[in-house]
Amino acid sequence: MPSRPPDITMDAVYTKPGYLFRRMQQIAVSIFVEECREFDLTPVQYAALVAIQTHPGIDATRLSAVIAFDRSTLGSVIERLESKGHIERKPSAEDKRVKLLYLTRTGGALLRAIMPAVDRAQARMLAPLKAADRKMLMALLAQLVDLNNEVSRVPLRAEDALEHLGKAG
Amino acid sequence: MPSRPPDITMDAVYTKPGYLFRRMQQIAVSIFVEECREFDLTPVQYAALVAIQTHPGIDATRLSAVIAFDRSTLGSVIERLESKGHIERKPSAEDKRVKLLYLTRTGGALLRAIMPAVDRAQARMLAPLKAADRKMLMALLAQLVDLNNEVSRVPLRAEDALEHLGKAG
DNA sequence: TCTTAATTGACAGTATACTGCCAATTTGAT
DNA sequence: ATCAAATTGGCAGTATACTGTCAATTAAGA
Repeated sequence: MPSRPPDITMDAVYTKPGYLFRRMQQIAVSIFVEECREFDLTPVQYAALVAIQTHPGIDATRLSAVIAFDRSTLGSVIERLESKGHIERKPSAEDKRVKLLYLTRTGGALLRAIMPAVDRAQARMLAPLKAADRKMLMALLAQLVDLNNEVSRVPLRAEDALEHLGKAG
Repeated sequence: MPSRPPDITMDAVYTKPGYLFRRMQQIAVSIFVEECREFDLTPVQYAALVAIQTHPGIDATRLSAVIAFDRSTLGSVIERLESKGHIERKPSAEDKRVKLLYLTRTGGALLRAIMPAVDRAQARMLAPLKAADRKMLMALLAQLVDLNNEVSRVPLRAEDALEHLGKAG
């Protein structure tokens, strides 16, 4: 036996879920940015804008729960959205710590305008698959993300996180 | 009609592939880091180490093609792996521009030692699904990533990228 | 050969993500 | 009422990712 094959091959990477998830995320972001180039909005900024429109007057901590972001990361995202004029930060009357987030008129207009591009991007990500496979993949992925929700640093808390806002419940 | 419902709900985010891919990536990295904490190695660093072991003497540009990384990102990854003593960078004799990458003994030992933890992490990511669903999800995802390969900035080039190294072909 | 192309590695700048820390503030327990 | 605990936003530091640029070097063409 002259030549010993390496203990590990690249299949130790390529076929594993971790690698495929990372790769797919790279591709998804790439497609999103490409389709939405004219609006100068990243996927994360888009999600934040939608959440702020859906929950006007939300604060940063609750926003992070609603879109499952890290709070530290969110700070800079909010700052960028504010400096672009898409959102406003107003101090709360009841709690001097919090700053409430609101969409501006231009932010709302941007959100309406960008929708078709976002839809195109989302469609392109799955385009190579057959319709039945697309459906199956999304169903399995939604299930897996939900069942693993508690794992990441910021689990998704969706609407229940908003009951202190006096808007729900 | 007193109260007009918002034009957009959070389903414009939650149910979309882009969001699910990002969320799943977050979760996968979180699990990997948790399982491999004692080895102080990130998913990206792990992939790079495996690729360097599989292709000793590879250069940074080809490495980026083999693991589908951005070359700019890879620079700092390599630097970190080198400063931890896991890899070595040696100047090439033929081409004064390139620096060839080799695993060190401690790098090889680390790779062998970390394997069980990596396997545990990969298993945990899919653990909430039934066996048949795991298989289905991986098959669909592998297919989708492959069919979208050309989209991202650094398409995966796998082994064909190495034919100039005088090792293959 | 000489000029142009392309390649390689490095760097600057921006944008997620995460860990961990901090001060100001609010809440809860006593 | 007061002190401890929790919350909020912010910051420093690290690690991917990407865009774009650059100098050194090599390869290719006229």
